[in-house]
Amino acid sequence: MESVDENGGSRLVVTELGYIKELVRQLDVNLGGCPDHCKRLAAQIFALTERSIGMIRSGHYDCRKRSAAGLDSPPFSATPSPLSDVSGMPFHNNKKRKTMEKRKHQVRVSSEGGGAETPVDDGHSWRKYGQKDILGAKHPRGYYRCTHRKSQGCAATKQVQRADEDPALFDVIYHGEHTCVHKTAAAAVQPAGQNPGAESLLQSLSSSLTVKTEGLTAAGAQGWSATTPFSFSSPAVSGMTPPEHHPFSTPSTPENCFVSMPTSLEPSPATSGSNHMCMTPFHAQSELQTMVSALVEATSMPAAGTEEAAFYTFQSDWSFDDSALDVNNFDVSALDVNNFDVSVFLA
DNA sequence: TGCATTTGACCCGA
DNA sequence: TCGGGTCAAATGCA
Repeated sequence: MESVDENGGSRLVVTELGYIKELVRQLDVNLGGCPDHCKRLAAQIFALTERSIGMIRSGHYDCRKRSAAGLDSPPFSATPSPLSDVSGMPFHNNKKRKTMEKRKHQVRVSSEGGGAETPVDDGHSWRKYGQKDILGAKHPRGYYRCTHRKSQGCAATKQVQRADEDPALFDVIYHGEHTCVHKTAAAAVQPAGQNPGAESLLQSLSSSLTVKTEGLTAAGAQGWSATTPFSFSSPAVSGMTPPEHHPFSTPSTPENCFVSMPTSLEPSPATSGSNHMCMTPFHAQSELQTMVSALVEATSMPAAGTEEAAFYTFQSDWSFDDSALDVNNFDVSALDVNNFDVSVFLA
């Protein structure tokens, strides 16, 4: 039985971020090219970002918690990249189980009102194809496959099971990757010229900001959890009115989040300065999503005086140190509107 | 009528 | 042999 510790969880999140990085890189390469391909890449970035957020918010770094929930199976396989198995993964129509060949990805999400029968929408369209009572589990497990399985051959499936200890939570195990065109996410990429807030959002990224943990020793950081506070500091943002989803705005649960925010956010006494706020890893991750959203929106912006879209460029340079996986520093630096770097430093 | 859900049966791996 | 994953017919719904 393989166990996944907190470091393993961090590694998995880092892996997810690496996926996003690769997709962003592909999107960068394809800017100005096929719009449909760009939209598809953007959709995949959305999906992976949402998933990463779910991973962090789910608290599944804690293998003890997972064990208590009866989730002893490893949340992910060691498959290196979803990009490598997005295509060419035949879905076996017979009843022969091929679970070991599929990429597994487990997250914990909450239901929308706490009492819903299904977790909140994850942005994909699913069709239920089975339900089974699981030995030792209070609630049955639902089996879903992508609605576009027939039309587009999408092999993505997921299993949804209500958590025993908290019926408001769902454990969702994803198998495979979506190869379908993601309508919901694609719709989020707004038509050119219809997103006036994107520019100011990008401008907001032109000011550097730093997100890092406080008071966490190397040993202490090993026990970081979903509620471990992050300090958030930034230089003064002058001459700019933050949009609703401005990264520097007061933390709140973004409306576009697909999982609820169980953690209350209160100012840290040590970081109560005007440009400081207490921040959880959830929000650090949320900032990344905000930037990715800005990227997607920017790629749909028309260049001045032309019909061309996507003249903004995005350059990412995420550095990961696999030898030390404690997340002590989470540094995000936005250099300028047209070209900004995102770096994640793992102490 | 088409699509989604339900549910019992089938199949396979451990 | 048992538990879990999938199939497919039956059923429900818009």
